[in-house]
Amino acid sequence: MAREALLRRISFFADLDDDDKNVVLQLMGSERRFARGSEIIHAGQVLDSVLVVKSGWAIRYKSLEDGRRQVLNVLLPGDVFDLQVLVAAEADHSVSAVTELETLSVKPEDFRRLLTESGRLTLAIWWMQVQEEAFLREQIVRNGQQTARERIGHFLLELHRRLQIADEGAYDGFRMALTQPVLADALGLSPIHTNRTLRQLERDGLLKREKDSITFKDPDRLAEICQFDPSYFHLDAFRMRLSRE
Amino acid sequence: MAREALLRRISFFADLDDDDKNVVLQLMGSERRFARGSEIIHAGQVLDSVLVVKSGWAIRYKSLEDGRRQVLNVLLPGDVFDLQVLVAAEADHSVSAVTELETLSVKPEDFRRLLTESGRLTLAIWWMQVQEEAFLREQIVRNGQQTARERIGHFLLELHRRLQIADEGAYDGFRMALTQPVLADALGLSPIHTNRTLRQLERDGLLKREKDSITFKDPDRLAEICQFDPSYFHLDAFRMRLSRE
DNA sequence: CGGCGAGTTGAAGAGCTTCAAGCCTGGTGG
DNA sequence: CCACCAGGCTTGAAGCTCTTCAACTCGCCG
Repeated sequence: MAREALLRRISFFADLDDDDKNVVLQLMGSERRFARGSEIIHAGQVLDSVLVVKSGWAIRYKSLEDGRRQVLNVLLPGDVFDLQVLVAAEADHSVSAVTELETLSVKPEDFRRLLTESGRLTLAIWWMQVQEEAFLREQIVRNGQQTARERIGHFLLELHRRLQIADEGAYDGFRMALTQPVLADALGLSPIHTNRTLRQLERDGLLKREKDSITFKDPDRLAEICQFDPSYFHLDAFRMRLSRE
Repeated sequence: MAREALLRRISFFADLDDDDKNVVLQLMGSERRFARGSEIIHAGQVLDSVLVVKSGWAIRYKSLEDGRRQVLNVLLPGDVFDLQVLVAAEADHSVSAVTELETLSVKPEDFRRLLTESGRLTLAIWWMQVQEEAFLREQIVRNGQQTARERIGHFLLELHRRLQIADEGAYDGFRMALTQPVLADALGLSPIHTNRTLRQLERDGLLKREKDSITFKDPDRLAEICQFDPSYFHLDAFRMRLSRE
C-alpha cells in the first residue's frame, strides 16, 4: 500500500504517535498505475494533486527544444512529489516512469491535513523537502565540479543510500532501474562515455554490474574517490536510523 | 530597511492586506553587516536564525576537499535563506558575501509567525521556496546540458530577471557583482574559458561589459541562443507583475 | 609602493563527444 | 511461433570543447 510506503518514510523523520500514523494511513487518495516509460507529469501542465510513489522508479527531467534532456532527480518508493500544487503552481518540469510505477494521488486539500493536523507531521514533511532540496544541490556540485568517474560513483552511492532509507536493499548493492542513456542524461555525459566509465570502474574492482543490479566491491574506497560525504542527507538529524546498517 | 526589501519581495507573490504588511514590517530581528568576501554560514554549522538580504549579493556554495568549489545560487536583496532552520537542520553548504552585505537575522520562532499569522503570508513564503527550488533545477539543466556560451548567457539573463524582481535594474542591463572566477565556479567552467567565452559574446554583439556592469545589446537573440525560457520563474502565477517592463 | 587578485592571452593537452557500426535482448506482429 | 524491429550496450576512431600551465598587465588595498 502506498500509505505504508509514505508512513515508513515519514517515520524516518519524526517520532509519530498513533494519531499521526492514523492520519497518514487514512489519507484520502486514489491509486494509479503507470507503464514503464509513460509520462506522468508534462512540463507546463497544471498540477491538481500531490503524488506519492508506492512502488517503482521515476525521473524528474527537463527537456530543451533541441532534444537535449537533463534528469534532475530520481523518485523512489515513498517519495512525495509536486508539493508545489499546494500553491497552485504549474509544473516547470516533467516526470516519467522508468519502471512500472504505482502511485497514490492525493488532492491538495486532503494533503494539507498532514500539515495542519499535527506538528510532528508538519515537521516530517518539511524534513522531506529539506532533504530533497539537498539532493538537488548535490546534483549541481556533482555535475559542475566532478569528473565522469566521480560523478558516476557518487550518484550510485547516493542512490544506494536512498534505497536503504526506502527500505530496499540493505546489502552492498541494489537493483539498478536506470538504463545507461538515462544515467547519462542525469550526469550530463554522453551515453558512450558513461558506458566506458562504468566499465572502467568495474575493471578497477570498485563495483560489479549484473543484469539489472550494481554491487559495490569496495564502497569505502569508492566513497573516498568520489568524495561522497552523505552529511547532506541530514541523517544525524533524525537520530541515525541507518545506524543499524 | 531589510523589512521593506522583504515586504517588496513577498508582495510579489501575494496580495497582502494592511495587517499582513504590518506583521512583516514588525518582524523581530537584528540587522548585521558583513564585509565583502566574509563567510556568513559555514557548512556544518548549526543554524540559529533565518536571514533576509537587505542589500548586497551573496553566494551559496559547496567546497570539495581538494579545493574545487561549486556555487549553487546567488542571493540577492529580498532573498530569504536558511528557512531550513525551522526544522533545526545543520547547514550542508556555505554562504559568503560577494559584496558588502546587510542582513536581517530573524529567530526561528519569530519567523514562524509569518507562517501562522496569515494564510496569504504562508502562501507567499511557499512561493518563494518554490521559486528558489526552480532556480536550483535550472542550474542543473544549464550546467548539465548547455555549452559554455549558452550557460553564461542563460545565467546572466536569469540574474537580470531576478534583479528586476528585486526592483534593481529595469533597463537592459545590471550591475554585475560577480567576478569571473566566481562566475566560473557557478557554471562549472574554468576562469580562463569563462573569460574567453564572455569576450566572444561581446565580440558577437550580444552584450557589452563595463567596469562592473553587463548590458544586453540584443536580449532576444541571446535568449534564443541560450534557450532562456523564464517560465520557471512562475511569474504568470502571480499575475505578471513584470508586465510593466 | 609592494603585493594580491582580477582580467587577459597563448599554447599544449586531456576529457569528453560525435560518428559509425556491431551485438544482444525483449517485445510485437504477421 | 518465428521474424523482425527498437532500444540498450559495446567498441573504435576522429575531433572539438574546455582545461591546464605559464606569463603578463592592471587596479586596489594595506
